Amino acid sequence: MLRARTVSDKDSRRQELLDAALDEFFERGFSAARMEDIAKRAGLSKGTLYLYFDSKDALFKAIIDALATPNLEVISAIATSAPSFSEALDRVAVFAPTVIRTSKLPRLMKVIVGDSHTFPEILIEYRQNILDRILGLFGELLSQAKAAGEIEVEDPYLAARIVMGPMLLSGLWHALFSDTPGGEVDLEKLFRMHASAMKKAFAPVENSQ
Amino acid sequence: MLRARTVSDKDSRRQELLDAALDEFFERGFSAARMEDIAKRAGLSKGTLYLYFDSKDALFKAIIDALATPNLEVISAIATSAPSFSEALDRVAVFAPTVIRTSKLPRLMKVIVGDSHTFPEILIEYRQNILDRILGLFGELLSQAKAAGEIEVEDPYLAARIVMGPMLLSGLWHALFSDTPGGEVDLEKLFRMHASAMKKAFAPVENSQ
DNA sequence: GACAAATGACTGACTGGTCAGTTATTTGAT
DNA sequence: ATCAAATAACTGACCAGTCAGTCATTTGTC
Repeated sequence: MLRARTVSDKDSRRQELLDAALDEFFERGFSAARMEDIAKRAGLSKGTLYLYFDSKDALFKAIIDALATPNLEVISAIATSAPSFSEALDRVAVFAPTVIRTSKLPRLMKVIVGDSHTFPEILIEYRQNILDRILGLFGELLSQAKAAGEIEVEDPYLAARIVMGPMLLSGLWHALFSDTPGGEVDLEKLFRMHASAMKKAFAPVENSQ
Repeated sequence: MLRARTVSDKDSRRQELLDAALDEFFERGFSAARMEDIAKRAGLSKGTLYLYFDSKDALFKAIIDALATPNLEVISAIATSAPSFSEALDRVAVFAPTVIRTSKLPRLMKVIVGDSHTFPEILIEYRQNILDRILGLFGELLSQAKAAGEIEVEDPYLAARIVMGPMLLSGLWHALFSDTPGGEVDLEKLFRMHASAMKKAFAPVENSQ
């Protein structure tokens, strides 16, 4: 393999290794994934992999660090920039199918769900820094919409779980089944329906009987 | 260990081993789980475990067989016995928290998501026999409610994913986080909100402008 | 009902293979 | 020529699966 001399050479090599590792962890699980296979997938040898990452554990943690934060930013941007709950749902309907189909997020989700037990501390950290924050974002959105009289909802932060449930289901489903016959889902249609269903679900009652 | 002589002795021993195996697979993942630990957890030795199951693979498959079908029956019974979509949602609100908290289903879900890659054929079978059937059940329910004029929905079988999303999220969340601080969720409240949200989400529009 | 023989449930040391991590050596850019 | 980058052979820990042997329980005989 050609040598990585410059800093940016090394950065991209590191990135290739992270990509290869996510692929292997996704396909075989943390325990069963082999360091040599990860290196091979990136076109390198096992020894070289160890020049970039101290251990299998460190590699796993690096994947999460490299993916979680940037993805959180994107989701956060979509959610917080919307002027209303209704508008936020429309944006989700537009972005969610692409994110689910093209980003690494669904595969990362599967890996974390499946291999979390190996690193309980990562799991807790991940929940607090990523999941709680995303749920909090939507909860906040719902809370503001409630305050503005746009929607009616008992507990906005619990309602966030109702709104996000179908996204998680679709993401995991895609990661697990999208390449098996009968596993395809019309995500565009699903999220269009989702947006309209959620708008109605939390719409204020015009005049109760 | 006391010896299991009668057939029913052996049946319950087999069940103890299945329980122990689910615990270990859940806590450590399929690859990392050790046959000796599974046996120990059931108060037996590794050799005895192999008297009951031919291999680690066979043990994994036996767990799924033993849990998937009975659980499907229960869910099916709840869904099909309800006279209306609205009534079905109320029943879900009553049963879901208990199922999530006390059944093995959430832990089984986590194990299957996490270790499916080891047995791709099991994953496909599980999707077809369990997931597709449950989604189909709810889809059918929505479809009938639509025909009866109880609800308004574009595609009942896609809508089933919107209804089930929060259940899956709650189940997985419970399996992963219920024992960590800040991971508790008020499931009763959540599913009460879920029922009312879903009723409104698919309620027919009285008179459109 | 006592006791020996037969059964089969149970055990744990052992084997063969796998793989994370290390290191001595080679390669190639400057 | 130098030196960092890359390699591949190596080591030691680990574990699925095996099997020779143990011993609790049942069975049959007196």
